[in-house]
Amino acid sequence: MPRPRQPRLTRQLIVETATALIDAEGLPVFSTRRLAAELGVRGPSLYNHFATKDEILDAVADTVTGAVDTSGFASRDWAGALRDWAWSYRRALTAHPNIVPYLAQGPGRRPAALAMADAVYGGLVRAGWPPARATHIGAALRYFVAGSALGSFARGFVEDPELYAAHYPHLRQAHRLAEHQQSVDEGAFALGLDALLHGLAAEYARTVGTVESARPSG
Amino acid sequence: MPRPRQPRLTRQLIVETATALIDAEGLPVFSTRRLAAELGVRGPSLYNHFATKDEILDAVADTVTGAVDTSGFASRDWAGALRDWAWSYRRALTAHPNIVPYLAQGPGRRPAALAMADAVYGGLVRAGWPPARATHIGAALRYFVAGSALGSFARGFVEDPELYAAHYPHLRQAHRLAEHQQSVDEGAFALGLDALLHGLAAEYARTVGTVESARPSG
DNA sequence: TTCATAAACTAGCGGTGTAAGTTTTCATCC
DNA sequence: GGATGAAAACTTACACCGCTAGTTTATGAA
Repeated sequence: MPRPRQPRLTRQLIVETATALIDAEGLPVFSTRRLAAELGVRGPSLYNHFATKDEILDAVADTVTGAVDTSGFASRDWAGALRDWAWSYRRALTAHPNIVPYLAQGPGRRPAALAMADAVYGGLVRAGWPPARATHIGAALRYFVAGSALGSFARGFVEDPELYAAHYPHLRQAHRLAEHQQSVDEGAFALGLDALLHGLAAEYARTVGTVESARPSG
Repeated sequence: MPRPRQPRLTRQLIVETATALIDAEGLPVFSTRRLAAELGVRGPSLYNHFATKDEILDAVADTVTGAVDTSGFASRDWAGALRDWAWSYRRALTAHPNIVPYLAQGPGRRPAALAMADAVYGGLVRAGWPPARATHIGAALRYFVAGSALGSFARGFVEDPELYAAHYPHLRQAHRLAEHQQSVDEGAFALGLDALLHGLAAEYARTVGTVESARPSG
């Protein structure tokens, strides 16, 4: 089959189909041939539009990251902006949990991920945090969000009561975690995020805030 | 080549070699044939000792998790125990960063991971935290530690100054992060952990602690 | 001594990413 | 309007992957 009158593939169509496929079936079984079949095409045809499989995954990952809202850093106080960002970040990742193991390794060269890091870091520095501190805060929150989206705590436990009853006295109810997965994971995230922000506010008051209030006019 | 006089493979030897191989070359290129070659054997021979590749990875992951120290929960106050545990957990994972993406998906059926979850949850409940809260706290800290070990914040940025200069005004120094990787990641972890524990202590004082101090004798 | 088991082997299946080269269509320029 | 070159599909093929099946032989127990 030669070149068709109307191109059957575009980068956007490939990325959308890949996202849907990964969402539905998971990363381990995602292959170029499988993706191509979904698009009504043979595997190698994808290489007219992407150089490698990883380039496709990068595009998927960046689309997911692109849904994260960092606008709070332009309008809110730093703590409120961090909170909004963290929740938005979490929502974006948990909407596509199967790509998270790939995405969580770092921003690499993905524009949306870099733009997000830029907005967060810039917002914190503007709020008065010392640059090194701003880096640490951005990293710490990324750790927390990525970790929460990656290893859904609740899903990580097997649904097998006998496994726990014998050897793990405190985990007798662990097999039930899966039932309440969403509320467990969200509750843990809410608790952890609140605690983190609480601690950061204390740190801000101790270091940055005192300077401001000691020299209110400049 | 038939059965040798002295078995050339044992589960332990396989796990040790696999760990070394993954540490040295990473998960993506880790294969059963490559591991077998390292052991002076053909690929399928491994299946006399493990049922699947994943079973080998589980054994590697559980060995790594086995190095985590949870003894603080038997001797220290809950906050100190959490801190010791988190640092020990982080040390164990960063010693073998390449296995973290596999390990971070959850404890599954791995004994060391389950024993760790059991110790943490039990310790928190014993300290007075309500069971649901104990679950959330354990999960939140696991998110944070796993996230920090998985996507080393610093390593996640490419060493290419030109990439940042053009489009990301606040990231002009980002290509330098790799130089200071360890101190950046450790600083971010220390800051985040302190903030988390600070926030949890406040929560404890607000909910659990007040009950205790309101009824000191009962 | 017999014999099941253990632990290695070889052969092979269906799948993987991707390189190479082919064919046909489309868009553009003389 | 015909020639030309790029684009976008194709087929073929390579080296590797996890794993199954069946084979061979040394071991250890009956």
